[in-house]
Amino acid sequence: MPRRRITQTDVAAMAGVSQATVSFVLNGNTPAGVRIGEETRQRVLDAIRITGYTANPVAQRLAGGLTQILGVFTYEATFPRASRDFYGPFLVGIEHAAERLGVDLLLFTSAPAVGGRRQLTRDGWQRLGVADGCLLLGQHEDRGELQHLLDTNYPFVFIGKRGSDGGRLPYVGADYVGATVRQVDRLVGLGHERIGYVGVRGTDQPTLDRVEGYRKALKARGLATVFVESDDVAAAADEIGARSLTAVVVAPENHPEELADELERRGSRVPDAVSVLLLGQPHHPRRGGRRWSGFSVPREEMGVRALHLLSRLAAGDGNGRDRDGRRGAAVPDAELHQLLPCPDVDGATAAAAP
Amino acid sequence: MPRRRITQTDVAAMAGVSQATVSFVLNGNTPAGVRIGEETRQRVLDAIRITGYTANPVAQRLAGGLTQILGVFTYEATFPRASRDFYGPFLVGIEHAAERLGVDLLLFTSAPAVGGRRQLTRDGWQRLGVADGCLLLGQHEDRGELQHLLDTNYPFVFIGKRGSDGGRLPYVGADYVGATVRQVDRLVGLGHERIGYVGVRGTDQPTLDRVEGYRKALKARGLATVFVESDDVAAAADEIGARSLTAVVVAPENHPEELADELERRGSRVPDAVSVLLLGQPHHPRRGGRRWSGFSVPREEMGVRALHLLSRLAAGDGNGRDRDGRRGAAVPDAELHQLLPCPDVDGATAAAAP
DNA sequence: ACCCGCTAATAATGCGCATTATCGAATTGA
DNA sequence: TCAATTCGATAATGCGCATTATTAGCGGGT
Repeated sequence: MPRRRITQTDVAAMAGVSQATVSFVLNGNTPAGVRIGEETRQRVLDAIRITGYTANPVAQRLAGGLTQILGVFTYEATFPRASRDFYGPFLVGIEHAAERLGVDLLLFTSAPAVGGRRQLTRDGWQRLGVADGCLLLGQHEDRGELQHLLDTNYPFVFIGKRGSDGGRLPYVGADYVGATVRQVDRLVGLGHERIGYVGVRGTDQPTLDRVEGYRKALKARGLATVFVESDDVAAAADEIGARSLTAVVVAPENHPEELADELERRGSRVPDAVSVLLLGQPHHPRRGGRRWSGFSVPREEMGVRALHLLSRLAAGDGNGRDRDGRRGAAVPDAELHQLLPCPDVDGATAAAAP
Repeated sequence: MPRRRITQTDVAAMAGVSQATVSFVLNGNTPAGVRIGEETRQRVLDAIRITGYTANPVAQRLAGGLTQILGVFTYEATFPRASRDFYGPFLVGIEHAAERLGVDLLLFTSAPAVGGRRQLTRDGWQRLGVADGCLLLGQHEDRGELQHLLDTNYPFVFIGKRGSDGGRLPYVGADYVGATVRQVDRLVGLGHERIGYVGVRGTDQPTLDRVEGYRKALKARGLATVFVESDDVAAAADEIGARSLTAVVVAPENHPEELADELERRGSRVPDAVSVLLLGQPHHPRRGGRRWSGFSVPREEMGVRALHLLSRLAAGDGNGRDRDGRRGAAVPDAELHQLLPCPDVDGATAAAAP
């Protein structure tokens, strides 16, 4: 038999004051012209102590505006092993930021997964309303959804750069272009002149950016681009030899570990004969695997920044006042799109040209 | 300009009906004597579609409904590497169950972590109210908190057996006692007679249960118990030799991998000279590490069961009706405490007595 | 004409709290 | 002495929804 919760009214009765008085005492506030005598204040505090009263958060939110909940939507199940390796670092950052912001995280697990991919269906949308705003992780190209997001003016932030509708979608991404340029420059600095790009050409943003960076850097140096596009590692290794490349850059999803193995099997030591720079972290770090040179994507930091941005966007929402009664100020456009630098990693797979 | 949320009243205005009507249409209910004509119903549904209305869950909750949100509280940060290995499997199960139940998960990241441990402070409690119920992971012995949980009659379920206040706290745990008994029996079946228990004596429930199982099994067989309690692995290995044990059981937190290494360094091959059974999964599975014999804790399954249990408890809460307008039936006491069996694992660390 | 029964909907209320407007009494100023 | 000010607190309202009580309209039966 559900015992009724103690309410402010109960406390008020016990202290012989009105509910409003209790509310004032609790919040410490005495907005404009309201004053509570010290003696009364103590009576109320005593009553609170005795009854063990705790405020009903739901009512608080309803009266106040924001829920102090931020949503996280992932397009795949979040926790299974494979996803965990990928989402993990982002979530670390997100969780950390959430803690500092004093915000709870809502995972939209109710969205039905169709063929392993979550759908943001109409029903899914409904649920978003709980949170003051929502973070979106993963690739998704459903135009309808994006449009709906913009239309409803619901605060959200993508993790990962958005190219197509760029101007309108707030995101926190990584600067793949710049980082890739730097990798090529490193190689040139080491004396390399025949530098290839290994990997299947995808249309996902990171790949586009890596290719762009590669192109840009080589052009600036007046060198020729060489794309090794075979999705078969052995064939790729062959091609590298045939084209007498002395260095390649390769994205993590293109099996760099196996590629290096194949190269060495053909007598091309890494990095002595061929330098290999990795454009991002290894996807499945092997114990005893190579120490890759290249750059790393600051996933954790991205999580942090994304949640902070979202928090600011959300603060301007609802009837929302923040904790201190201030409305959130508008977020400057410049902050709506953040590209974080990817730090270089010095490993053991880059060396001077032979 | 803060986007005001669309409310039922807005929808009602657009459809030319009353707020109440919208509510009825939404819930499908037509409680006792209220009827909505088909044509009106359509108008309302259209208005909902056009406005993109989504119910404010906070208001729903305040009015007595359920939010279809279940909370997850972990006593440590959830995602950092170390925790992830531990919490991961539970979360996989929880997420899976959430998806099937059509429920969202709320992570209480707002609870301030003090010294790496989350506190469920007064402020933390407030937040719980948003969720229909809450799952609790990790050890916590704060009596005050537990009492508060019970007092407020808030639905919750522990993951991991609760011994002390057992009768009153709903939990889903693993049958460490039974599983440990089986391990000893396996060893006895292999001809072992001097079987030790390696590990520091903690007061945490799993340890208590493992010790109990160990005691019980040896007693039933009429064999003597030998506790190797040194928290130094080398010392433990020495002691195993000195006591001429032919087999030991060891909990994962007691560095089994290092222990085995130490044993072999002393010339005692595992399992030829000494069998070692692991009472649970390795905490930090090493690549190329041993294939342990012993048992495994069904963490994923525990997550699933816990969320299902919680869901049922929560359904009986508030003024709560579930989606179909039925009240949750009372949950039988027998289901309030679930102990799942831990399947045996056949690895390469157990052999016949020398 | 009148009451009955039925349909289709609305008005009104409360959930627990924050907040605004309001009020009575005590004190001050001239 | 009477208006003005300050102090101390309360009444009232709204947040968005679920739910209960109530009303309005209308055809049929006697």
